[in-house]
Amino acid sequence: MTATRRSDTKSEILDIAERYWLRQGYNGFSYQHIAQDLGVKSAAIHYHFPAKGDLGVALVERMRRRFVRWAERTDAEIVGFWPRFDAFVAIYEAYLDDGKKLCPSGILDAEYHTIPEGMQEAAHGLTTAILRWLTRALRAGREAGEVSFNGEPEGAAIVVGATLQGAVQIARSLGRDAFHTTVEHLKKLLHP
Amino acid sequence: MTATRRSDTKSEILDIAERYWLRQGYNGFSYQHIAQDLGVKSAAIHYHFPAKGDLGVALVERMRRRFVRWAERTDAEIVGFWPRFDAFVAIYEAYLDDGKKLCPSGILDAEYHTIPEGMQEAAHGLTTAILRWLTRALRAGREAGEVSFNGEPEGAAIVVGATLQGAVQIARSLGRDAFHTTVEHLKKLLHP
DNA sequence: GTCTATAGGGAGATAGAC
DNA sequence: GTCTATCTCCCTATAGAC
Repeated sequence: MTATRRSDTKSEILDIAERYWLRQGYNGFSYQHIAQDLGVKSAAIHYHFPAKGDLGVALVERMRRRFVRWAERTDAEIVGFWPRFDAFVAIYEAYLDDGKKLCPSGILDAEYHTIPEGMQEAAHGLTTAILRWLTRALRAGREAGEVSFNGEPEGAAIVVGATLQGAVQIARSLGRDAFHTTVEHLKKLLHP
Repeated sequence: MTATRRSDTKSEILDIAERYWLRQGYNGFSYQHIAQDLGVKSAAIHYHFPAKGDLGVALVERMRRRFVRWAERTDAEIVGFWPRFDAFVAIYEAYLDDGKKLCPSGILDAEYHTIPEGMQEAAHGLTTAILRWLTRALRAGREAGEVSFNGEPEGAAIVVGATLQGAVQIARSLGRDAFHTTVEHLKKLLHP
């Protein structure tokens, strides 16, 4: 019985932890929450992740890898700036609809001064990966005449990233509509 | 000696708590942190704010009152959309430069699911006050031909609010420049 | 890989003296 | 208004049995 599960207990822990993390923040859950959901004792979690910081770093790194894979697949399969933009927005929409989660960057930035150093570094890596993809997408989109903005694509990328990060947060108290309103207006601002 | 301080101990507590709050979040400080900075015992804080939730609500309400006063003063003293916009941005800039604080809305939204109910309601009030002012400023600015956007001013207001909220967060890991880049690009997007 | 047991600390909060 | 003392609970983490 245990054997069936043993091999991927580690990723099960990550799955459960990720749920709590994106909803309540890194400081908003404990090993006991995870252990209870998993049906084991909290001490058992320490076998897989000795310190909570190890779990935190693993969560962020997994997010980064997941995003990089998403970006590769999107670039390969989806053509045109606006379809790609919509696919990107859909990531945030999924967070919002799945229990009012936040995007990982938003959580990480908000708790920045209280998380372990390793997590801060991993957070930087995640943010950078996201902004790099956005920059590439915006640059290609402008060259194709699909999108309009002044200045460097790097700057426009931060605007898009910051706006979506803020929008998914504001939607927590103002509701889903606030998110969609923000996205619609952002799109209008970027249209040529 | 105590008499000199006694009358405004309550606001001293709020001042100290606010510093911790905007830097580390509501769950990132305790009565002991405040008590130590104030030179008293943590039990003494409970006299002024029986439960931590009372302190939390007081922090948010004070922020809202402060913003409303700021808005009245700004509307009376500063003329024109862009000067008002810059004054608004300066609020966030001050957060960033004063120890990489976040804007209160950003903290409140991020910790939304872990803060007391009273704080959630107060958070809603604060966000609403900010968006109402932005909406008024944007509407008047468009009527005067100073700013350009499509659709309702309410929607553009959320975009501006969300972008600044996100920008001040991203600046925690990417640095001050990321904030200013975002603001510059946002301004370009809104220029007629 | 999971268990029990437990250490050690910090949290929020209360009672009652001064 | 501030103190000491104390309670209770939960947290992270470790040691060692199974």
